[in-house]
Amino acid sequence: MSEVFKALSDPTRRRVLELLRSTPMSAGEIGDHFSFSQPTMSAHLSVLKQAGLIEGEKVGKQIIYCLKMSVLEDALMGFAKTFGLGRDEDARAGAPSSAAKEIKP
Amino acid sequence: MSEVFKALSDPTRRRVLELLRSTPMSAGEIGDHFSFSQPTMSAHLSVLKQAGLIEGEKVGKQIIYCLKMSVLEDALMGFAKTFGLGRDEDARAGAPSSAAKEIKP
DNA sequence: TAGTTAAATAGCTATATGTCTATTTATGAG
DNA sequence: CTCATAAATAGACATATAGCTATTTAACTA
Repeated sequence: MSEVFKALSDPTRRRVLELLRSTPMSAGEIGDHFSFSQPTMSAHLSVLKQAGLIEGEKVGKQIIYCLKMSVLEDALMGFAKTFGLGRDEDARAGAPSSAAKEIKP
Repeated sequence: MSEVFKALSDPTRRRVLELLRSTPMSAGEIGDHFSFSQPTMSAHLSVLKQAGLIEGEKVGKQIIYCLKMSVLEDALMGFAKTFGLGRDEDARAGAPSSAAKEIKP
């Protein structure tokens, strides 16, 4: 959980995830979208992989990374649900706080 | 955006947010739930405030902090929507990827 | 005016992070 | 086997983070 949010706290890594949203991509292809050095990008990919947000598969001499959407979803939505966010689902305990939902007078 | 995720990447700060979910609370009351020093807690609150996730109002010699649910919601859900998460709303561009949604053959 | 209390700030330390260059490892091509 | 290429690892450095103790600031109380 902490590792996911930590991974998401860097704009470069968020952009990597967005890239991978459209299609899996090799480390090199990902790197082409940025101006950092190859090892720097490798480190960013490592953080994302450590958080479980991406997965790499070796194909020839490249490593193809793909987004693990389910992990992103579980972390983000799971946390959101704790706060009663994410859908029309009321959080079962605690406070309704901000947005009004007084539909049952 | 980065600041929000960075703030969320620490478990202590996530617990603070959960505490404030039920009711606003003074810095001291918040600190009572943890075993860190007063200045350490003050620093955590400062990070959360910087990210816009909480707001403090001085009342007497205390500062009452409250959760800014809308900021949390905007950051979390806004980012989620980028990935087509968060509701039955299709992300308009990119990949459907993980969970199937092939309702229109 | 002192004294007490709540919280922030200052200053310190150890560890983590983001970046780089240089090197290593692994794979494919000749 | 040698060379070229893709990516990871090693090592260095500057900055950021999380924690602490000690101090300061702000506000109430006697």
